[in-house]
Amino acid sequence: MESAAADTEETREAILNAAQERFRQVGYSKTTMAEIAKDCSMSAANLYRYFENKLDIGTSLACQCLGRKVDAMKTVVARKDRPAAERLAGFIQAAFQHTHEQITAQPRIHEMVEAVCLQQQPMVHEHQAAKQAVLEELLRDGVAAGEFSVDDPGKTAAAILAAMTLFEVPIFWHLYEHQHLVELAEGTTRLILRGVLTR
Amino acid sequence: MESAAADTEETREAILNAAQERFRQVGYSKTTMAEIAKDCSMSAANLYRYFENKLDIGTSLACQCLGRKVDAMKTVVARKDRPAAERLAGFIQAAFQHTHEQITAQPRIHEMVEAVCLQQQPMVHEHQAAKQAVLEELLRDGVAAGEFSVDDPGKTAAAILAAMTLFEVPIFWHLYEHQHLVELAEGTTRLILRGVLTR
DNA sequence: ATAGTGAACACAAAATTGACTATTCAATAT
DNA sequence: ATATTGAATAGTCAATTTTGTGTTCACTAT
Repeated sequence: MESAAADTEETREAILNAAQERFRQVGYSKTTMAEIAKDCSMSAANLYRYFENKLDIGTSLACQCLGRKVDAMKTVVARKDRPAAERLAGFIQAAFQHTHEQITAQPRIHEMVEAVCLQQQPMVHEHQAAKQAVLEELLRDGVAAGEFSVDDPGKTAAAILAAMTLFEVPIFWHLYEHQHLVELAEGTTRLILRGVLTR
Repeated sequence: MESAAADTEETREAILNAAQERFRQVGYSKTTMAEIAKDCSMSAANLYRYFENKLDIGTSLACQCLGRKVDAMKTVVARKDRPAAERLAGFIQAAFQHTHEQITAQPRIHEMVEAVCLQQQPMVHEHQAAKQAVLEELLRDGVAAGEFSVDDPGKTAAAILAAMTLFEVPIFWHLYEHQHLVELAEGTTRLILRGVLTR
């Protein structure tokens, strides 16, 4: 019957919520399946009726997290009343800011996403492809509007994402001061814009 | 007297050569000071008359290594008979290729450089600054020749180096296929060139 | 049939131990 | 004086055991 399926979905949600709360507070690796189960008033064994394993729970949460990042970027790109150049700058800015907020406001969650990414390369590639698709659409918009001149939007989108690496990989956030990163991001944005704008 | 100082320098060289050979064959961490000393027919204790510690030996070698990389880039930039655009493309290509050869031909040495870099941030920043200076000079050349139009060569050089991160940090060399990286590098080079060329 | 459990198992993390190695220093040789 | 050493020290690394945790499964309840 329907309600059973709905219950299943509710239970999954409950598990994800409990897990997220634990992960936020003490981190992914130090949270046990028994703890998550207890928060849901069930046994650890029963979790495996809803998720394949612990990594599967982490992956679900990490996907949500990365999804929100792409959504933030999509929102910027979707403002079709704005010039494409402004939206491209916003796209880069959104990526930069999301990473920054993630690292400062939710370090444990960020750590979890990192851990999951290491073990779920396909998910990383999917996320990268999702960003690339959003960016590609923006580039085509810009070309259609005569703002941009770009031969191959796909390759160009990939190149732009590659150039943004420094601002998305956390190693460098601890290596450089934040102000320095902000300036680097501005400079990179200018460079990229000049690279795609019609001359 | 003079010869003493010369001997000191020679001894230092001998130690560095012995260390480099060991590091190349078995890696930095698995090479002992005793082994290096034995290769130089001296005791381990005596090494400390020529180097502060093991890391100091590694740092000297890593500096040489990074220096050669900058030299390769300088060589490309120095061909003043060539157009600046060509030299800029060559600059990026040289960085990419040097990293690739380092990883494939001298993995142990590369591993050593990595290890030293983690513990010698100042050295990393110096190396980064050296590359930036070379690039900055090239940009000024290009501006003087009317090929490039760049407001702030310093910031632009920093931005270009930031955009090249993906090709200089080894994490990604194992994450993506080599062919994919080559294509990304080409795309990024095009983007950067379009970003600095006079329009 | 579906949701759930406790106990067993296998694997991985943590703690312990022991061996090894970097580094120092007083003593020696040149 | 300067270069060198052997022996002592302190700290790191690797192998070991122990503990804890993820996962499975036969079984129970609804």
